[in-house]
Amino acid sequence: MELYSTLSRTVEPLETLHPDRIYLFVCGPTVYDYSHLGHARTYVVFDVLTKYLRWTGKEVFYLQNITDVDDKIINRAKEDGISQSVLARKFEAEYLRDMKSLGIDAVSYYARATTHIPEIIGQVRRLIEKEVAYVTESGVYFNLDTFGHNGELSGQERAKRVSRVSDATKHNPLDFALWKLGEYGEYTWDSPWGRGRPGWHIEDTAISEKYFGQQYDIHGGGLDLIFPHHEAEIAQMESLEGKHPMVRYWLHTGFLTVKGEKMSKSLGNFITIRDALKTWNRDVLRYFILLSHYRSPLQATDEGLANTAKGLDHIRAIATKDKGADAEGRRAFVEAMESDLNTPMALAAIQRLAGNGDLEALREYGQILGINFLKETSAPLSVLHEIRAELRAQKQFAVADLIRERMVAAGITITDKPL
RNA sequence: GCCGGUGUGGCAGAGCGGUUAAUGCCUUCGCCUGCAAAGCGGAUGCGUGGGGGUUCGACUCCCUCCGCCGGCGCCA
Repeated sequence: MELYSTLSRTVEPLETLHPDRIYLFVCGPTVYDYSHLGHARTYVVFDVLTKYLRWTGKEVFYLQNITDVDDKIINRAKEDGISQSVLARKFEAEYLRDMKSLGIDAVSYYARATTHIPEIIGQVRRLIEKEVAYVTESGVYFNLDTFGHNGELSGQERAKRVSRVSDATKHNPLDFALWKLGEYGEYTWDSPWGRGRPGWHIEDTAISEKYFGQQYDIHGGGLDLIFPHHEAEIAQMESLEGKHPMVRYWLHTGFLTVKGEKMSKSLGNFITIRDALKTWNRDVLRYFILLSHYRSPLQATDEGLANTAKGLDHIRAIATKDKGADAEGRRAFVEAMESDLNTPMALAAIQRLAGNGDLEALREYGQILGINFLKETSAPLSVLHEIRAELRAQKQFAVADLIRERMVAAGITITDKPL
């Protein structure tokens, strides 16, 4: 398989550190609110990547962190008048529920920041011992001057950067926090430097080091995490162990856009996953997401989703008779997936497979993509269809058409046979 | 300002240094149908942002300009 890595800005063959075993880390959510379709995109993509790799026989350890200690959580908990842990546990559960409704189930292990405090403190301590971090009265900071590879991932030269986070005690305004001293309520821990809480970036490296070691294969996340978050992770981990690169394949998903703008909490233009699921089912949402390449921006519109739903119906409508294996279609699907997870191309292959009646492939590939391409029938629906058929046979068209009208309005597809 | 990305038909969105530029939706005609829908068959849609360059040949590679989007130290 070939994957595009942000680190090299090129598509490279996937060569893993261990044969047949892949370590994949994806930045998880900060659990202070409901997740939206932009998040859904990223997690669907990595769900599909993992399922595809497993389908090819690889063992994938897919690790995802849950950021449950953070400014946003502290502030939201204060606003809502509840404790940080109650808020975090609630939205962690909501997140997992959303993931489940989207059919995202490839993650091997979810790791909370708050259950890895000893590992985090351990890393901070080691970074201080390595003399790449220093302690001030406000916290512990990473000294970016000590790290030669800085800026490698984002292409940003540090001399040209401007820091927005000001803290007079930092040696350099660009240095970032590893440990923040102070009392932050419930989520405050004792450390060798005093009571406080972790900085943002340190949880990921503490968690990934614990489960994967100092070096691993793939790190994924949204495009917006490249800088500074992923740069900081690299600085922390590589300074600690000297292994370079910490991660060879950095995969970043493009934004879901609304009227050309990034879908985000701050712009208020977001649709939560559960709201979207009120109108569109998970097959449609996944199909919609996979219809574009994961690195391209994707326009979210009602029209687009409606078209997607029709397209999916079309596949189901034509994939009825099993005509055996379509070797060419199967090859096209696999080739597309091998080529930097080109799901739009893979879905074009799915169209062919449906047209050519390779139902087995549709079932198998549908599991990789998490989409059911085959028509489902349920008992209640079959009964209704039977009643309509009988009415039509008796030429009771008025009643038959009324039933049809109502069924279509309810989003149920009906296919009549000639009388 | 700096860095990164992106610009393909009515819409969404792929690909490729060289036959008619995927696929789906949309539009339209026919078949089918009790009528529709679905399906099947056909048709149409001034389409590769502008300008240079490399090349026998560029949508594809290079340069440049323009537009749009994002990041710039706690956004997937």
